[in-house]
Amino acid sequence: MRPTTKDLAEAAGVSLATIDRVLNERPNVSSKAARKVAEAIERIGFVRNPAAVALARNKTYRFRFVLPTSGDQYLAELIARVSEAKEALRTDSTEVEAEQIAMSDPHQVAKYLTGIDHDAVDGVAVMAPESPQVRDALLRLVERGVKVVQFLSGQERLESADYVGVDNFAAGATAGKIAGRFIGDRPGKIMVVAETMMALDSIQRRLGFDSIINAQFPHLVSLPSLETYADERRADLIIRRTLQHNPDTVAVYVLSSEARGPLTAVWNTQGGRPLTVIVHERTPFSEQALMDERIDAVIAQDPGHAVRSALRIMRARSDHREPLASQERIRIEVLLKENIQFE
Amino acid sequence: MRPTTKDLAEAAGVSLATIDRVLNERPNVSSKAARKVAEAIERIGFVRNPAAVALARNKTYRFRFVLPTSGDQYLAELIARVSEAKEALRTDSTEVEAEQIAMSDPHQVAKYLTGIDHDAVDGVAVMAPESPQVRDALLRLVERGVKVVQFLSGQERLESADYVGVDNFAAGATAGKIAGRFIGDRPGKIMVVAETMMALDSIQRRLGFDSIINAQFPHLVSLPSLETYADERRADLIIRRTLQHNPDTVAVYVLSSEARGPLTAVWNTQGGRPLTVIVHERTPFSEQALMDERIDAVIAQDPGHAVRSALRIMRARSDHREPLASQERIRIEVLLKENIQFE
DNA sequence: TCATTTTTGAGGTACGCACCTCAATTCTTG
DNA sequence: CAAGAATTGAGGTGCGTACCTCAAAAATGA
Repeated sequence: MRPTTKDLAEAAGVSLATIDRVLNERPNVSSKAARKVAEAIERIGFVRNPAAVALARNKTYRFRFVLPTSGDQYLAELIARVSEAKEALRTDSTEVEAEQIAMSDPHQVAKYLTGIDHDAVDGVAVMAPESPQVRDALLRLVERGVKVVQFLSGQERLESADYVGVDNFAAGATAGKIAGRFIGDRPGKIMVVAETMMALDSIQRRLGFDSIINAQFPHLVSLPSLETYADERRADLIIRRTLQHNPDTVAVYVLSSEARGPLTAVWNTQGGRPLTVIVHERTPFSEQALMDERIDAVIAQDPGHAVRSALRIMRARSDHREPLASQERIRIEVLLKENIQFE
Repeated sequence: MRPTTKDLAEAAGVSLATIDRVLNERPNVSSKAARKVAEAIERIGFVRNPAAVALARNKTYRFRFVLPTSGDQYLAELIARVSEAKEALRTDSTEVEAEQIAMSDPHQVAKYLTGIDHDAVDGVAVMAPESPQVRDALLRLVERGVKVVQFLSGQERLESADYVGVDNFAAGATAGKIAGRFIGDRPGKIMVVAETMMALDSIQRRLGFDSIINAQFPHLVSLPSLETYADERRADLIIRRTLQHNPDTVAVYVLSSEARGPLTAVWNTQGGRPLTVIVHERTPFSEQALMDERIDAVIAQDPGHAVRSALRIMRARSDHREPLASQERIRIEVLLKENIQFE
């Protein structure tokens, strides 16, 4: 039979009260007693029964996702996954909510984050563009005991918070490798399109992409990043112009998670000329285009996995446990028509 | 506050005893009472507290992985992952064990499986080559109430069991697409190597691979499968001969999870001639070769994910719950030097 | 209608731990 | 050595559910 606290008390030669004090880090425990207990735990292999703990504590965990208001498809997918998790976790006394806030003004974001208080929320997963204000606000959150996860976002890594998401340099490099190898020996130019190059994510992907193209595919030239600023008209204009100025364009790489606008512009301009197309993130649009063979590959990070991972991490941190690293690493997926799986 | 069984009893206008009978499917409940309870559950949104259930039942789950004795690296990795999960689940009153048995004789395997009894084990994840005997034994296990998972294995799908693993036809197709696009326009032959083509997995991968090569890359020809029978000498011989007879070989595709033998033979024979190499499964060997750029791509299924998924499924089935499908789908991963991640 | 069967309710115990109180004991420190 | 502080132990309650027993009530059948 699995040892209980009672067995542990006996083994350590102390009372249940002392066991309780040690296990729950309450004050007034002599180092001698602490040592005896620690030793006994090792010796008899005591492990707390999490079900009993959960029941006795009768605590409900409260986690919040803070996401941009932007309406792109990837975000919609993300929100759907949060809802899914919310349902699945109702069972486990865990409340999950997603809050969408405008990310344009860092001060506003920081203010929102600062307004979150320790006993309203146990953990927060934040997806917000890099800014010193937000960074500070996150640090203050951590100090107040809220478990913070930097979620698929462009902050520089905080020491005191966990990160969930891929290495964007590697993701860009992967895109570069796929692009280079798919294009083959034909020399030419690669058009690179982003919503904005202000975002850290975009910069890192671009750097990763270029590092591979330059080193391994010298016959290819990647053009300067085109920034659409999420403006359809602007996107259409600059893309059209770029394609006309560069008739030897052989590939398009869309850095941002929203590829629909840029690619529509490309396809409108570009007649039947074959073009290798690489985008980021699986969305209904990129899925469809992959199936139609208008996109050659999608570099993706699974949003469902990301959401669950963030939740597991916040949960583990709340319980003062270490998350299982190997499970929480988000993979850089390469999706082709052949390995994309539905349902 | 979250409603308890007591609240539920009140809401349904019945006693706790009746609630207990309904929730735990005990006999002697009138359909009227059952309806009242079901309605009340809906109305007040009652959800059983799993922690309390676990505590009261005080049940320990016992799951077993049945794996081949074969010593290839992928299997070793798999076993390491099982051990990891075993440790992680000790906490949750869940015992996990891995048993390795010889798979050469289907009768022996079937006998072993038949010997497993319902109250020694709650669930079994079986990785065994296709055979009618094994199939029957699995069916009988299911009938006896053991939750069975077909694990990364070549059985035809059983209706009454879950499957964890990738669609091998799609995996082969993915390999085909990567091979075709990586090779480029250069015409030539593709050498296909397998341990044995008796295994269903291999057959399906081969079919998937050929379907893509034939349809999309008509300038490429995939040669008949070479079977090594896990014999180094034999592998060396047939591979050497094939390469000599086909100097226009441009790529090698290794179907099996053990690529070391075949590729060593290839590299010994093949001087500096550039060859596109695609293999299955991430192992220390394929990892290293990918980093050294001697392998171009690895088509993989994450063993850690597979193990955890099998465990979650067995757990869910034991609790009469439906597993969360989106979480349990094993992805066909495409690993390149750029997106392989360590640690 | 009466005997039998089925259904229901009341109440208790157990699961392993958290958290609380109060008194007893041991350690400090001057 | 005394007074105060720190540490320890004993004991109890509650978390929400499972599982058990026994008696009472209701439904069923002849």
